[in-house]
Amino acid sequence: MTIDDMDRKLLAALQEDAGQSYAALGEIAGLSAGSAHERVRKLKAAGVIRRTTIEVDPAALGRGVLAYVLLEANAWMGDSREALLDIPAVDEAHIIAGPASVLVKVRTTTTEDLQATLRALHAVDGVTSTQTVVVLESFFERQPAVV
Amino acid sequence: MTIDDMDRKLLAALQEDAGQSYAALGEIAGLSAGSAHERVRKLKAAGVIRRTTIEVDPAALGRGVLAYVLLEANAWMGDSREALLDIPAVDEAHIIAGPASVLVKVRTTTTEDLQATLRALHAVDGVTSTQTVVVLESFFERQPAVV
DNA sequence: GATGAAACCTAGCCGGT
DNA sequence: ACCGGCTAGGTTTCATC
Repeated sequence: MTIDDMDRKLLAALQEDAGQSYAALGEIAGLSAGSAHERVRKLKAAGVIRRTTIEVDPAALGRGVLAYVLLEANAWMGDSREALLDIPAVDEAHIIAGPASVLVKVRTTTTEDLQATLRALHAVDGVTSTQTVVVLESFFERQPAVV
Repeated sequence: MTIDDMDRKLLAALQEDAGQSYAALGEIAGLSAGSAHERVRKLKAAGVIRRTTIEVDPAALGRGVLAYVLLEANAWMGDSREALLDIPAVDEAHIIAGPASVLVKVRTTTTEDLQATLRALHAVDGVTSTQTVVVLESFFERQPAVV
């Protein structure tokens, strides 16, 4: 799909507030409400917009401890996707180039919970060791910029 | 704020689809539409719900290269927040305990752009060295689970 | 704090340009 | 591909319990 400047304006506006009316969106992009509606529909159909969702404060849910864990594995971890999905504390999992095999982002309530999560990660098939980086303070976490 | 089980159901439903009606939300949580509306309003006012937004496919925006960068610094980087915010490729920045000082999440169009971003990170005040971990494949990226 | 109804507003579809 | 009007449905408010 070709994304032009109007689409980018619409995407940026929706990232800030997905609840605003198509009339307001049209004004931002220099379009009528109907046209804005049509473009957003196409962006959704093309998969550029995956879904509309809410941004929740993790600390309010009791998920104030953030850590990244490097998993070293002795086998290809391609089949470990589901095992990692089943650990609720794991928000992200990536196969990486470099010293370890998989990088995992973890949020827990307490450091004790973090310990329990590390045990769960150790139990995943193929994992031989973990290296944990605890976040002391987050400067910011934002969505991919619509350049 | 006290978050009970109904609130959690509402939050989980809104994470999946923030566009659904309050009537549907009420049905999920076992509430009337008006009550569902009232609870969501309070969750927003309390900051549990930060905002409603869209989830955009990074690759569709030409941000298909994902990497994590560890920044070693020779000084306290507390004042570097704005400098990192100004680099559009940087999606997250965290002060960490461990080998380096700051962990940064970066999305770029190409590996050449990644190089340019690394140069920009080197130029940030206090940064003495960088260590880059390139993501080969993302298993998943999801939002903090509402447990 | 929850409910149900009533007024207002918006989304979503239409044909026309 | 954009625009304007129409209609059903949803949001939002209010009185009530």
